[in-house]
Amino acid sequence: MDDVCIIESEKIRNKVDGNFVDLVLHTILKLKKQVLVFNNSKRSSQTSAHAIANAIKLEDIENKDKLEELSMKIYNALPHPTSQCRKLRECIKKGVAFHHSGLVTKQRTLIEKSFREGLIKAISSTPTLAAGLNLPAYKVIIKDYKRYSQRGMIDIPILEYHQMAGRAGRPGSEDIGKTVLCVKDEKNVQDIATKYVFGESEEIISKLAVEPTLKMYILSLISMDMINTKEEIKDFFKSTLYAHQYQDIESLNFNVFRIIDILKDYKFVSQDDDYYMGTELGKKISKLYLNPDTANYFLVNLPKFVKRFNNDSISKYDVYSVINFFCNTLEMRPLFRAYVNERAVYEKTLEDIGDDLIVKFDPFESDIDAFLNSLKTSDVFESWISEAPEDYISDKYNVTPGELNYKVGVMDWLLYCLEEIAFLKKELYFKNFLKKLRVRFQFGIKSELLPLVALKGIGRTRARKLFKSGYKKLLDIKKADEKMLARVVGEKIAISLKEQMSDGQEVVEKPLTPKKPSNIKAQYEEDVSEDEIDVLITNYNEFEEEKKEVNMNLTDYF
DNA sequence: GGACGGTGAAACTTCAGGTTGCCTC
DNA sequence: GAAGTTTCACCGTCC
Repeated sequence: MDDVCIIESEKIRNKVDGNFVDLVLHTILKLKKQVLVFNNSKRSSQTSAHAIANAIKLEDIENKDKLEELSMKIYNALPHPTSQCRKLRECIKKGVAFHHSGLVTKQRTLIEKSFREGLIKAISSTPTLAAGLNLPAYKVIIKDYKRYSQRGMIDIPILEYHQMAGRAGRPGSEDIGKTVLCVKDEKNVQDIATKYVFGESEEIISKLAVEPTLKMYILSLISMDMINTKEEIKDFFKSTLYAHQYQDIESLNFNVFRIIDILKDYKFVSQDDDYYMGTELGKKISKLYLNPDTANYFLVNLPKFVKRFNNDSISKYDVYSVINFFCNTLEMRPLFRAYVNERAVYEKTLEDIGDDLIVKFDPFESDIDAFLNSLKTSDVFESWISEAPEDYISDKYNVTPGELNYKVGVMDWLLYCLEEIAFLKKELYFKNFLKKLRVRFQFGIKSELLPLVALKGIGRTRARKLFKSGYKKLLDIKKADEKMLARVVGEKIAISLKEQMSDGQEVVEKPLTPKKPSNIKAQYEEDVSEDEIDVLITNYNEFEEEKKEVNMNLTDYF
């Protein structure tokens, strides 16, 4: 069987002279089939795509017009296209794409759809495409079987090879699929073939061995009353994959009860003789799917926030310190990396405002690299909510729009979690602050645009345009002349804005915008007293003046 | 002789991804 | 470990 592999490799070598680009060209131009190329980094996935695109002659391109149209759609997926968008556009024109986490969802979806339709002939990607996504191709080329890790370069797991190789062949439409695994050193060919092509996959390892995961599951199982007594707990873990794999039930039990003790310290679990149960707080944390350590970190630091935020003068540094606070959670990892040439900047930041941060740098305890990364990540976030365009963030920080979007999503979730915890702890003023900050993250805007983004069809770009033209509040829009508005946002949007502002017209709540007080009341009726709800609504009403002014049933945008 | 530009070797830097919370007619 | 980027020494040319 081993010979098959070698023979195949000989054939390929003769045909394509050992160059993967020739192999791709042969497949898409001669065989008229599609190819997926897997790389081990974002950069090399782009480089490979370029190499393929450059090798394709103009006269060989099919559906030029459609590709041109697609390339512009992909390029304009962002209001401020980045250099990455430009590079992608050039590849797409030749029917080639690169695909990795740096692209925004819209771009990825367009590429995947066009590949399925046969418009795009080759995709060069990181392992993103191997997991989950159903995107088969006639040929799969695995360019790298090694990947960088903190322990140096390591061979990818066999399981992952199978994931990638499994994309070859289109069930239902083609009889065969081919996978080519590139091995640079001739003398390794046999070993690599034996390992990956003919070898057995690794065993699936239980994730319960990872403490944060175990903590989350224990809290959730106890909170949901699935296991409550010592016996039930022991029985449950005895039957897990973890126990099956490690056999050492005693040490497993020891770990489980040690973690339960921590959860008791956190006051997420309470104990009555032999019976364990989730506290209100514990149930909430579990429902939020928040790591108990992070939840505790939130709770421990809550008084610091309250001291700082229960007054009207919130400075830029206060907002920065909150952002940095979130950047020091487990959930936010991996952080954006402070590169060697950026370190001095963040060391200076640390020196200048280190004392103002909620989480202080401890030279004996903290890891300086991680701390500098947290400062860089905070900087990126701060730029985002100061309306820095994606191309600026990409150039300045080397953070791509896709990575930014993903991290903003994590931030949104964490803000929501702390908001809920603040509510439980009756810190309503602080909760309001978080709510407002969340909307700023969702849209990437400064506070002054908050009223405007409550309108349908208005995001960060249009809101800023409106603001610059003097339409700063909803009342300004209500009073505005439609034609004048159209000059700023175009005719269609202007009509929509006027419609939204007409009397009796309810403004439709955008997804993810905070809830109205009536909803909050409904949601928490069981959890809090009438008085507490009254306080919340009073707080809310402070922000309602403008709403009364325009006599509308607006959403709560604060 | 000094400024400038081109060249190539050496040194340095970087390196995948994407779970989970709410809502809504 | 490999690929891309930056730095630096060296050399030739021109004014």
